[in-house]
Amino acid sequence: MTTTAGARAKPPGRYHHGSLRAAMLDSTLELIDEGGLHSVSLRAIARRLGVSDAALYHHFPTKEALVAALAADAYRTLHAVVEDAAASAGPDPFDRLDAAMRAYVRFGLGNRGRYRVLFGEHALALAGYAETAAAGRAAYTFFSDRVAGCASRAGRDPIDTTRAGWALLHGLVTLILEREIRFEDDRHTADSLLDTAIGMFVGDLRRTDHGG
Amino acid sequence: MTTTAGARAKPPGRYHHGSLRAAMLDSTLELIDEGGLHSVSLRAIARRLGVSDAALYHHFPTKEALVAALAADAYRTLHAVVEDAAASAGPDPFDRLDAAMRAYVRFGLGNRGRYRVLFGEHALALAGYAETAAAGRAAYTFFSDRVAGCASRAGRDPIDTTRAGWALLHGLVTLILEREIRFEDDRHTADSLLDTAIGMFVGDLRRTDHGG
DNA sequence: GACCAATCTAAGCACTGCTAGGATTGCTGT
DNA sequence: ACAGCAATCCTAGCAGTGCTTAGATTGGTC
Repeated sequence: MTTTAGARAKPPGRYHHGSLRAAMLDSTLELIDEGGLHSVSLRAIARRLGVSDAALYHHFPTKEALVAALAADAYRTLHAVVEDAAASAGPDPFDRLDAAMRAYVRFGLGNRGRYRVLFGEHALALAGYAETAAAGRAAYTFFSDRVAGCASRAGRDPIDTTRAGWALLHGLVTLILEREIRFEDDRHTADSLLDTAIGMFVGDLRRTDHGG
Repeated sequence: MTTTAGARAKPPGRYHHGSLRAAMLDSTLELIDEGGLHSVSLRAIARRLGVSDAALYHHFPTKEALVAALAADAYRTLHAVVEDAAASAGPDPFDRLDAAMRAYVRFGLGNRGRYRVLFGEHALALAGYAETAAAGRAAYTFFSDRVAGCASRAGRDPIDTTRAGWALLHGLVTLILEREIRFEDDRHTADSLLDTAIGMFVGDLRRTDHGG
């Protein structure tokens, strides 16, 4: 949460905005939350902040760079959230994996804009930004280690198992966020779906646990 | 595959293109294959086809409508592909589900543009097009029935199990297509990943099969 | 208090989706 | 054969976009 709080329109008298950079990040996130990344325009951000659009280019050289900065921040938050969940889940590695996976999905569902930034169509382009890529690798490595610990004890290939688990989580988040999966009756909720999906995955690993 | 084959630039002498509608669909797909949907511009399509951009609007009222038509086609192809795979997998419902799931992923990996159209950021907007929505529902219903048959025999909730299975497949396809998952050594390939991921899912259902 | 770098603005380029209004063409009925 | 008409296409133009250039304003530093 690098940004300062709040709304950030420049007072009419002032020439300098004061915290344009932070305000840009805030506004971008709000616009992505609402209509996806293609509904973010730098000019719209400039209008909302009471600033000329050229001013924005003194803080980010390009729209892509703006998004990349947002993504680095989002990766760090995701990483922290998942790490905390795993840490407070007790010593059993399967319990920790279960908690980490649920935290991942919870982060995605509660941070639509951030998740879209991380894994939308342009994510490939963001790989070119060193800071963003490093934050992404760190988060992935943490998750990968959680899975690999369980996979090895279950006699499974750690890489493919990690990828399968990630795919499951990513599919859940994106399908729910983009309303491909809608929860319309109270017998089938996000929680019941997570119980089923993550339960199958972790349960399968736990069941074949050889202890080593 | 509604479109006629091939390249479709209008001969310089002619006033009428002849099959502009089909050529538009072809070109759109190619452009999405390369750079995602945001790199598709009607004007670029018009230039490539040797036609004024206004001509395009006599065939599709809007860029979104173009994409929706493409999506309806893609849904039908996906449905057919999955149905064929299930049908030729023998009588066992678990085998049929396994084959259907693999066919789904294979379709996605082999049809990057089509898959992006179906499940990209704008997919929500496509729900407003009756033909597209109907084709999508039909495909989902087929898959859902395949899963539900296995889930009920395994004593699992069919809706949540279907959703979990779909999420797994969708996650696999999108992460691979967008290069979040890259295959760099020959011990870990798309096939080995599918064996692990789909094997866990179907295997878990099969293992708890109560026969009813 | 002078200077300098950071910050902001105004004007403009090339691009986009989309809309009018008018031109060209090929199919239809007589 | 040919007139008429609907389908198809084009030119011109609107408002919006990302981004650049050149110049104005300001706050911090010596």
